[in-house]
Formats: sequence, structure tokens, C-alpha cells
Amino acid sequence: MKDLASALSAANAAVFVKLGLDARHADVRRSDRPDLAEFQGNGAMAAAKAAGKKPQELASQIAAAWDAEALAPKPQVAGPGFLNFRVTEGALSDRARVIMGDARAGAALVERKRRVVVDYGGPNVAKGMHVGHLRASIIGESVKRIYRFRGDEVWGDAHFGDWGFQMGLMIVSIEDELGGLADKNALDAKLKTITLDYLEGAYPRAAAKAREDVSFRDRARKATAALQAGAEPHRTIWKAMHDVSMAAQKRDFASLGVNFDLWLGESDADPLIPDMVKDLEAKGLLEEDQGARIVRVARPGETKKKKLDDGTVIEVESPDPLLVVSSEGSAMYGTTDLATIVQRVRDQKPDLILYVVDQRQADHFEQVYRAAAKADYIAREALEHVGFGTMNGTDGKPFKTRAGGVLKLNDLIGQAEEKARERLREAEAEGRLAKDISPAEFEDIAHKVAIAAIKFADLSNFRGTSYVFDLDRFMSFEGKTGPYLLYQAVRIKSILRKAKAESLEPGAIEIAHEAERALALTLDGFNHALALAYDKKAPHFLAEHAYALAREFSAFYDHCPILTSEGAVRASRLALSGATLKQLTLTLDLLGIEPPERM
RNA sequence: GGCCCCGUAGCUCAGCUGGAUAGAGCAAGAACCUUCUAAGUUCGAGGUCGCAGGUUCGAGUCCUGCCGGGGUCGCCA
Repeated sequence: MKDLASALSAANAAVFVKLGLDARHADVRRSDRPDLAEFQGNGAMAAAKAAGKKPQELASQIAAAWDAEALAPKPQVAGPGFLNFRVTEGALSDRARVIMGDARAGAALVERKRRVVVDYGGPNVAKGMHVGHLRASIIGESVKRIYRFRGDEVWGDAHFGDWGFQMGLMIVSIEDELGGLADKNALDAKLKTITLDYLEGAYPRAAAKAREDVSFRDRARKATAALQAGAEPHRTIWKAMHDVSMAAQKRDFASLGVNFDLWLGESDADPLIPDMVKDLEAKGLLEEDQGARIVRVARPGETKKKKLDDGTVIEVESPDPLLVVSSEGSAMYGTTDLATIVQRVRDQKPDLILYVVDQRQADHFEQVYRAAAKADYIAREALEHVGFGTMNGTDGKPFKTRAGGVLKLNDLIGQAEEKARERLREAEAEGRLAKDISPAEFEDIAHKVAIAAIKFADLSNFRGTSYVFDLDRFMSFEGKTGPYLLYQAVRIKSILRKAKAESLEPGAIEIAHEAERALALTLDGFNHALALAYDKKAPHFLAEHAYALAREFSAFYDHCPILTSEGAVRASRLALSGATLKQLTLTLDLLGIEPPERM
């Protein structure tokens, strides 16, 4: 199954070969001058350069030799040597029919299927989901769906943050609260009262205390090592915190529409650590350094300048070595990350592991990846950090609520839902909402609209850059927003429902009107958008496509009556609407967005 | 100080291996609801692509330098 750009490229390549030119330059793509052409080929200029010919002359020769007339008439030569194509109505209609009849709405599968683990979300035992977790969850979920849809075998793993120093902090925090851990009954009673809210409150306090109080910090570090050595009651306390937090996090993820195949965490990699350390030792990679054990990952000559506390500047290796065993004997997050690679190689045998994690951890992952490759656990190329930027407030600084605190995910969703309810009530008052909507459906719509607004706002930005989180803007529901996309999907559903009620059947698509042409061309662009999103691990290409599709449908809707037209035209437009709905729904699903039936 | 990212319309952002007249949305202006859901459509306006050089037939895109913003630099994750 080929999209039109691929078909044109193939036909153009045949012409290039016939003329003795390098077919590499034959690529044809959508034109960025829609006033001049639908598709453009730029290769004549590059080929002319290579052959020492005049670009315009060569372009004319190529145009003259073009013989795929069923696909497109001979291209126009324009400017310095562009080839401008306009596909035939027949080719476009055929393509639209194929998309309509295809469950994948025109999207191709990858040629070579891979096994891929997507590590994302990264919830923390002691931190409830707040806006800071949004990007990791939303982007990761979308990347996972995109990879799976293109045919790869994919596992999404939450990689729960349940094992480091933070656990030691919580343990000594509870110890101090109870005046010791000896009283089993007091401890049991305490553990029964633990909630995620409690952990969220106690953790920042303990972390702050550890920064100021050296002895408290040392106790926490020892407690961490003890937990990892399997000591009691550390293990019991950890289990209680872990279970309570996991249950709460699962609820939050479910509310966001984020689902993992593996709910593994750092603690699950722990059993592999002792053997891994022995293995690193055997391979001669482990070195003693300042009481800790490290793996050096810098190549010869890779250094950086570093300023010490006393102001002197020294030259040190770069990247920093990976800290495998702390001076206290405990595992660090790099240790668990490395052991998690060993675990995944054993269990999933992945060709690729994607880490959808904040860009700020780029250095850390570089250390881990190099160490993994050095130890021969997996190829360096099989590990990729899919980093994303921070979410800032309207002041350009990391997002905070008006009161200065962190906005909890639930509260954020709640605010968006409330805004959606207001909008729905307005529509109801103006008589634009169906009369028979039950309270349950009303709530379901409000939730879907809220989630769509939040997710689309995030996914329409390129993941790598930071973006401004502006609640009011996302919830205005106008223009390029999630609710707009839902609205277009719902309008199509409404039309198709009416058609069905009147027993009107879709028929063969015949592209005639300019608005139909534009819509069909956009439908054809799905495969390209999907391929880009896949290659670059960047869902915003699909967000852009969803918006373009919704916009073109809306123009088509305005210019081309569907139900009120007749015969073959009506049947064709119904089919075109059906194809659009299918592809729009699919695209939204790849973004993790679900449209309601009505709104 | 080393390394990484960013700087595009008043605001928020796109711009795929370098290609033609740099695109969207919001805000501000004009026109469209007795007709398939106006959370909509159509039209106009808005730009020294941070600055200065360089490579190229051609640079927002590649190279160098500078300015501005952010991030990061072993016992937190």
C-alpha cells in the first residue's frame, strides 16, 4: 500500500534511471507551495549538480520523459528546476477508496518488525502524580502506541521509582515518628494508616531535613543499604508504602488513559544487582574510587573543566563515571537502570529500548548506556533517550500553582473538567446539545474533553522543547485544541448516524470539488505523518496531521452538503466522511485521545 | 568554566535529507447560523527567522564567532 508521494517518487525514480540519473534524487513530496502544485520534486537540481548539467534543462527532460499519466500528468517545471505535480482525479479517488476500505486508514507497517521496550511515566512511590509527570506519561503513551501501530512488538513499562535513597528517607522518617521501630504493634498500626497523601507530605519534609541534618542523612543512607540487603522491618515498611502508592498511581494513570504492559519498578531489578556487580568486576570494569565503586565511561581525551568548591578549576573525564555501588554499599539509580537493562535483555530481548524521560537526565542516560555497551549487555544503538523539555508556567519558570505549590494531576483534570461542564451547559442552554443526555454521559463527555485539551496541548509541541503550560489557553477550547478535534469527530458521527437512520449508504468515492480534493490529499498524508512521528519519536507530527484533517473536513463540511446532496455524490461524500472519521479516530487514539459520541 | 538545548508574527508554537513568496492557533479587523452540531467557516492584516561573518546556484535549516535565556556537571532520582 503506497501513499501518493511514494507512488510519484517511484514513477519519478523510473524516469531518473531511464535518463541515467541517480534515483536517490527522485523523491517527490507534498509541495509547500499549494498555489503552484500538490506535490513537488526537487531532485532535478541536485542531479544536475552531480551531472554538471543545467538544472532547468534537466528538469524539462525529466518532465518530458514522465509517463505515469494515470497517476499524474507530466509535471510542470518551475523556478530553478522544481518539478510540480498535480495528481489525477482518478488516482486521488482510488487512493481515497483504498483508505476507506483499509482498517489501518492508509498507514503502512514497518518493513522489519522490532521488539521495543518503552520506559515512561516513571512514577515515584512518595510523589503523587502532579503536572510534572504529565509529559512523561502523555508522550510515552503516544510513542508506545505509535510503535505498536506500525507493527513492532512493544512493551510499555512504568519503571516505578521505588528503590533509592528516598525509601531510606521514608523509613527513618517513620522511625522518628514512632520513636523507634521496635514496637511491632505500633508499627503495624502506623503502616495501616499510610496513604499516598501521607507519603507526599512526609517525603519533602524528610528530604529537606536530610539536606540540613548530616546525621539524619547518614541514617537514611544506612537504612537504604539495609533495605536493599533485605533487613526487617525495613522490608515490611517498604512493602506497605509501595503497595499503597502503586494502587493510587494506577488510578491516576487510568484517569489519564495511560496503560502499562509492565508495572515493574526499580526494586524488580534489585535481585539482578549482585550478579551484575560480580560480572562487571570479572570484566575488569569496576574501580574503587573515594570509597565507592564506579565504571568509567569516558573515552580517552574526553574531558571537561570543573570548578571545585575552593574555586580552583581542574580537568576531569567526561562523562562522569557511573556510580555502581555507593560508599555505603547501596545501589544508586544508575545501578538499577543498568540492572534493568540486564533484566529487559533477559525477559523481552528488545532490539530497542526507548526512555521517555526529562531531557535533564540526558547525561545520566549517556553514562548508563555507555556502561551497558562496555559490559556488552546490549548495543549502544539499541538504547535511546527520548528526552522532553520542562513544562513552564506563564512566567517562563517551572510550573507552579498560584499559591506557589505543585498542582496535583487530579486537581488539574478536575479544573479542566469543570471548564468543560461550563461549556456543555452553555451549549445546552442554546439548544445545541441533545436533550436526552444522561448525567453519566454528561460527565463522560466532560472528562473526555478535559483529557483531550490537556493531552493535545502537550502533544502539539515538539517534545524536545520546553513549553508554557497555560491552563486558561488550553481550556478556551477554540482553534487548534483537543476539543476542536473531538468536535469535528463528533460532527461526522452525527452525520453518519443520521445517514444510517435514513438508510443512506456510502458508495464509491469520486473526488470532484476542491474541498474534497484537499480532504483526500490530507487523508493520503497520514502515512507520512505517522512515519515521521515514528522515526523521530515525536507525536507532534501526528497531532499536526489530526488538526489538518479536522480542518479540511470542516472546510469540506461547509462547502459540500452531504446528506442534502443526492445519489452518487451523496454516497461518495458519505464514504469520504466515513474514511475521515476512521482516520481521525485512529490518529487521536495514537495520541491517547478518545472522542465521545456526542458533545 | 566544560557540555547540551532554545532564540521564527504582539502572544503560544510548527517548519521533514538545505529548495520557490517562512506556516498554524490565539489576540486585534471584516463577512457568514430558517439548512448535516457556530467548540465552526471564509477573507484581510501582522516577519531584518537573536546579531555578524562563511559554505552554496540556493540558508530559518549547514559551519564559525558573538549576544540573550534555560538545563546540567558522582554517592538524590
